[in-house]
Amino acid sequence: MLSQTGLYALQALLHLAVQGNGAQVPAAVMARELDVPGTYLAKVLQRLTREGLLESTRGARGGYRLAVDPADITVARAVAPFQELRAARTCLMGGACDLANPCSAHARRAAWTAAAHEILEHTTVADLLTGAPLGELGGVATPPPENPR
Amino acid sequence: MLSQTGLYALQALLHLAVQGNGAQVPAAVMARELDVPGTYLAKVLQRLTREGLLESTRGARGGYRLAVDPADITVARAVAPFQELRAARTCLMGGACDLANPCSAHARRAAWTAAAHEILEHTTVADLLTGAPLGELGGVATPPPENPR
DNA sequence: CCTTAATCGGATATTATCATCCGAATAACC
DNA sequence: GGTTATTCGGATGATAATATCCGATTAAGG
Repeated sequence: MLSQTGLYALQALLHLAVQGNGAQVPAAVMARELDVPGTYLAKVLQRLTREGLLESTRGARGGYRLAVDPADITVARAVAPFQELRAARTCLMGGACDLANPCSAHARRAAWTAAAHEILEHTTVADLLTGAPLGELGGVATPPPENPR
Repeated sequence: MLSQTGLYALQALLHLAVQGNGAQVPAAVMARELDVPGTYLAKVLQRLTREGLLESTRGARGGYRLAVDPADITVARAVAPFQELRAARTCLMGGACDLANPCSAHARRAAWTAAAHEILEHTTVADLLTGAPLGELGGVATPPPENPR
């Protein structure tokens, strides 16, 4: 769902948010702590800055800090500069399929779409930090013990 | 979630399954009906054949047909030759995170993982054809009116 | 000043994905 | 047996995603 680059962006924002209070962190330090390629992360951070999500100071003692309240940064907004978030447009059945005339795979796909939408559009960086409960979505009954490290 | 190539594979299998009864279809015909690049689909079909999911006959009147019961082909199995289906391994928080010590983003991620797992591992080509109801997952309450064409 | 620690921006390399081309083999049909 | 329709396999090309490199700029600290 998230591209590698989009994931980097999200992790960087979370990393800044978790230390709270306008903390300023150099790209190299962040790269080390997140264990991601440093030169590449630098590019991602630059882009987030142009996007207005981060602010930067150059020179010694410089670094990046959040420019926006974590509660206002949805996952979608965080990764948007780096990937298309197009809702799947091709029907699995390869034919015509809409709400009025759903294909037989429609219900299954919709369940996935709903979960994805919940994370992308309704989950903010602040939510991820605090572990806020899911929205009004109702939620999936006790998810199987997967293990996202 | 599905790569373009994986989607082609799934569509091809569905297309064969829907006509039922060991129907045999040339690659070119399938490409036209599914509206996908013909020369590329040919490669996908060849690979599915090596994988044992399809059987082929050469020459005039040849084509591809299913080699396995649609009820035995999960989505995961259909697309596995074409993409890694690694469960997300990186914690969003970039740190340590397991069931005993879940990060604050864990619950949200798990909901998505569950939906994806339901489709990939528990949904078969036959299920997609018949529109069989979701498994014991419980399901997400009335999904938002998305429109996967 | 000079050194050091950073971001910034452009160019380039690497890799994976998606796609096309072509010649060879194979089978049906006349 | 020749023609035609088809799969097969390898080589090649195109594009996007991922990653690295380098020189320029900027600011802090002695």
